[in-house]
Amino acid sequence: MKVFNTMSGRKEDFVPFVKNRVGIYACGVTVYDYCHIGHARSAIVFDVMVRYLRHKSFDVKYVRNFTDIDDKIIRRANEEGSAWDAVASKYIDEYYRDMDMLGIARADIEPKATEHIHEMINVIKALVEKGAAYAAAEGENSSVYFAVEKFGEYGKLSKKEQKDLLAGARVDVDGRKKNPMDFALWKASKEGEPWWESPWGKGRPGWHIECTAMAIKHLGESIDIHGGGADLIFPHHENEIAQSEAFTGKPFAKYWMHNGFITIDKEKMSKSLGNFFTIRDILDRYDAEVVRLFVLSSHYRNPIEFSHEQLRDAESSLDRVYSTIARTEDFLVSDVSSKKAVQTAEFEDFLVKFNGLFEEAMDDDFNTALAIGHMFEFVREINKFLDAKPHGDAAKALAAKAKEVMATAGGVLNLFGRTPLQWNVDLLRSKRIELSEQQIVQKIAARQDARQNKDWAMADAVRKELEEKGILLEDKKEGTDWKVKIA
RNA sequence: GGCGACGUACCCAAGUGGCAAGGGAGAGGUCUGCAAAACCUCGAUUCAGCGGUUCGAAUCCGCUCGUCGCCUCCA
Repeated sequence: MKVFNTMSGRKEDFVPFVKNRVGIYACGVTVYDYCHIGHARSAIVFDVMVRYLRHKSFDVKYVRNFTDIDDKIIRRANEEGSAWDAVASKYIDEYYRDMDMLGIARADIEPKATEHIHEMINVIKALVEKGAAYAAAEGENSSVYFAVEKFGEYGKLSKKEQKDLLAGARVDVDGRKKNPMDFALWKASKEGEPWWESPWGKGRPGWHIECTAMAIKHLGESIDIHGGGADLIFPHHENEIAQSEAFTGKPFAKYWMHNGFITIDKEKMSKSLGNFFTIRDILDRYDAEVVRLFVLSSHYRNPIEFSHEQLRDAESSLDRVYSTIARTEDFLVSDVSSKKAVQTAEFEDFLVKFNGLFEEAMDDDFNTALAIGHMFEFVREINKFLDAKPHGDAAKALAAKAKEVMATAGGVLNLFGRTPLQWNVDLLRSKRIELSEQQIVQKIAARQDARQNKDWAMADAVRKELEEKGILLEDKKEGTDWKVKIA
């Protein structure tokens, strides 16, 4: 396997510290608001990495944190007139609601910053003792800052020189810092803010220190993969490296992996620009699996331009897959015992080849876009095979095998896992179709009577009526199926 | 200003040295009571532009143009 390492700027062979075991830490979210589609991308991408590593029989321990104490949470609480921890708790619940819908599995450990204050204080204390950090009095309490110039490799992840950072000088001018680049490990508590007791008086942790403390606690001093959105490279991950490596003297992470942004009109989606769509906004109009397919159809490091057109394309693609699964299922329950078998060699060959193609794509830095491309080739091969009207038990066994292979690959991406009927029933909701499954089935039955009497005008009228409401009918030998019209 | 990424068909998107995957949209055909779905066929002599390296380049190097990101909280 190869993975792209932000540290080296290249794809590298993936060799974990301990054979067959992978520790992975992905930075989660600060829980002060609803998540947007960009957060969804990051969560989906790391979810798929973990699923694939497990598929490859790695013993994976996946940690994804919640930042549940921070300036933005406090500000939000003040705006809402609620307690800071109530805000955090509320948005953790909302996070789970969104991510569950998107089919993102829970991490093995989901630590919260506020549950690791003690660990953070220990790291900060050690850093002060080593001279890598210093306390600065702020009223009766003190803040603690990391002294960046004490860490010679500062900037190695983001490829920034300390002098260039200083030249930029967009950093806060803060008299208490010895160097403008220094960052807070511990913040002295201000009036009305939440606080914890510490060797420096009442205060609360800085942002970066939580990941150092929690990653080390749950995954050890050197972790295999550390990831998050590309916007975390600087300063967050750079600061984590400085703290962690100054603390342990060991490399903090072997592979740094960062996902690209979702853009709107080519600009990064962000709260400050106001150009974001929340996950729930999107899920109100599109099936969650459509969003997953949309995200995974591009390589995780590339930017994705968000648009409704793209989501609709993804919806059409997904519908194609479910249509094929439906055909396969029809075939499996049909009576094909008689007649001679058709030529199946070509399809068998593809079936044998497919897993290799899929894994080759995923082994190459989790190339889900290519892997999905192979899955669509697979779909076409299945359709071709079924179009040839195969007969016999061997053909059925092959179709069953195909379904299984497809389901296994789909499981890695957590795609294509529903029944075709469920896909269509769920579309009734996301497309706001004013018909229930039951009503549709009744209409089909009425039309079937008309068809039996060769009353084509009546049959066509029913079909037209349903189509106007967004339902397409497909007449087959065994009966008539319905599906939701995509467009 | 510093650092970095990207520019592939109508849209999206793989491909990083050996005849340009895949999806969506479109055109024609087969099948069908008519449809739908599916399948078949068609669609970039070409990969932003210009030079260079090479037997061979979308792929490597250089320059130009364009777009974006990070340098401040950010997935």
